[in-house]
Amino acid sequence: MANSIRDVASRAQVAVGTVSNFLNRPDRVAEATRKKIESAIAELNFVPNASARHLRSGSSRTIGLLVPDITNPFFTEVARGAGDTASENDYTLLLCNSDEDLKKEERHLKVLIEQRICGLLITPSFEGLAGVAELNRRNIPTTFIDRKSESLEKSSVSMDDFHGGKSAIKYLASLGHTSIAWVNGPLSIAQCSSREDGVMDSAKEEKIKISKFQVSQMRSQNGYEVAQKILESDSQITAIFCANDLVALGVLRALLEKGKNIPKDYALIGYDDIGFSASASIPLTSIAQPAYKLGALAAQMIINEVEHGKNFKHEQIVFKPELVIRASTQAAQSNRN
Amino acid sequence: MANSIRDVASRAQVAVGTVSNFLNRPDRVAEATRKKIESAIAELNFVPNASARHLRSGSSRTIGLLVPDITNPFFTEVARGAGDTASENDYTLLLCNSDEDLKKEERHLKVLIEQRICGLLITPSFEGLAGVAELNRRNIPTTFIDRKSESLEKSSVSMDDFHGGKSAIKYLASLGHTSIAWVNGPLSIAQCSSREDGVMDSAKEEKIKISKFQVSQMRSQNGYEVAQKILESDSQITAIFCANDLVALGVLRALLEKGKNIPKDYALIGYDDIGFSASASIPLTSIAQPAYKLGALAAQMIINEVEHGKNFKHEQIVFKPELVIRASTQAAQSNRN
DNA sequence: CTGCTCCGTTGAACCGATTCAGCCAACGGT
DNA sequence: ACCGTTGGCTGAATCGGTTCAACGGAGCAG
Repeated sequence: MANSIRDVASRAQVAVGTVSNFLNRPDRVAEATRKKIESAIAELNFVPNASARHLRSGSSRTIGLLVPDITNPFFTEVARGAGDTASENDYTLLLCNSDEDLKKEERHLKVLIEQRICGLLITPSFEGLAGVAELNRRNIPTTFIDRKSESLEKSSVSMDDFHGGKSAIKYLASLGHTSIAWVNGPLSIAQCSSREDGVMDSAKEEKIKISKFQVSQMRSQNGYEVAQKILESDSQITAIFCANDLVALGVLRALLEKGKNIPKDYALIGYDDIGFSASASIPLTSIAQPAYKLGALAAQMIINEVEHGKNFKHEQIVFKPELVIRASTQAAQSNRN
Repeated sequence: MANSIRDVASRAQVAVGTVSNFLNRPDRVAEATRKKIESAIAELNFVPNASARHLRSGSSRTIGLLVPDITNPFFTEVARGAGDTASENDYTLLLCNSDEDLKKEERHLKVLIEQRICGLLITPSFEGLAGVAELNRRNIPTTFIDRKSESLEKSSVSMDDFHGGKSAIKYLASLGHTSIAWVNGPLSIAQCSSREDGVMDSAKEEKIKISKFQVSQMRSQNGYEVAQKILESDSQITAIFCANDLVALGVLRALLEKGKNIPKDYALIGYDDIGFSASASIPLTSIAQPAYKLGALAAQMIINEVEHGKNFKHEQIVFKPELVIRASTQAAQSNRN
């Protein structure tokens, strides 16, 4: 049932080393031999054992991907990208979800080390993870996703959040909006604080008044709740920019319930451009992040690093997010009360 | 750097077999020895090599999960459930996404066999997959998810789609709706055809008139497009039931654009109860599927099967979906034109 | 005919765990 | 004092691949 390379060798009347060559460097084995081995493999239904292969060769051809929230569409896209690229290069992707839980994150890192992954892709939820330090000590190449690496020792693939925040405000300004609500998540999240920097920078340039609002979690429900506060505040506000689409969708729902018209009464912009934004009741203008590309590129980079070893040059790649304009934004109404 | 059990053994002044016992059956090693080994492991930063372990022991403690669409919230929940259960039992979950692509599916199955997974969880996108037959031949326990196994040789964890379809119509009937649009996906998908059977069965019992509509793919855009046809058809229709939430959200958007009031003009029900349904502009009544539980239970079952071997009794578990009532449904308006 | 490459092939050693028969000491019963 | 049992430990064999030094034969030059 479980056939080994030795069974194949004896059936094909060749040495085990030859079968191994057939598997890994087919060009080195003669045509006739190749055929014999091929049919032996087919007859025995032989599939090589990855564990044995990894054990001896030292390299596992497995890369780990550790994400903080697999239910977030952004990360499933990242995972798809990374998985496809891994597959194409004959690597196996081990996808782990930490649910933003420190314990789970550390446990997954331990498992990944046991599996002797040859590279790690990670969007860390916590600073200075012990597990990451461990990976470091073991010289396992690590690439950060959606989080810029400060050290030049590591690659990273991230987004220019400053630019994203800035371009949303710039766009609203170009539509004539001069007083804008900015709904942000916790500033402890690097992305949130960078986006805010971009927002404020642009506001200064364009002479826009920004009213800041905060949600504790970036979920739809929190957006729904914050909308009330926006309505009660400065009546000059004609546009709302939210730090992610989920929050924006919550705001949208609340405003529609109050009988407000989007985009007439309020222009609304989200961030991430998750699939649902396009098919919301009012399709949402959003800042799109190329999640699939992010994952695919990160995987490609780690594979390069694994295969080229020492003389690999680490890169910090930063994608520019893109404004996607849909129905939730239009020019400011001058004739509002 | 890469320490082996032998390094640990020599540093702790014990035999390799003892270290192995420490790792796997700590109760069999004496207190004093245990301490010596513990500190040796800590000093050397030793982490066992999973490949070597699997190779010798024969069992990989890895279970594969193959899903057709990782971007579908239903499957990410399944994956979360399965992943958590696997972790808790010290198994590793290898999550693969086939994107409903036959080639990818077969390739992933090949990789899973190479990894010598001890069990497979799968929602097959295709009938009679060659890869699954292969798994079969190799006696690798397989559990179907969201798809009932016809054979008693396999376990499965699925949903009672007939009941789901039936209960939605029953509920609408109880609200006084007598003419209902039923928007289904391709009947070639087992779930769709079972739901339709449930719908028709209930319609007969309750003397409801069902108008059937079809979408080629169960995505939001398709729902958006089909809405127009519904409006143009039988004007007696007061309720719409869609075969999944994405389609329902598309219908919702289209109807709102046409100035219709939901639930006044049309009651609307979806299926799956994905997270976004609760936070849609009009929160959607839906048929909820306990995806997380499905995944968790499936993982538990396969682990039981792996650990209890031959004398394991296969089960076909069928969950009852649950109606979740939200704002998109209300009693039929008798005073409609 | 000899010497030299080159190509294809051989098979033993090895990767790092687990397994298991066998060993030793201590203890208890008679 | 003797034997049996038991708990704890030992270390060689093993899992199924890869690696690599060595080998044989074909082809070619001198």
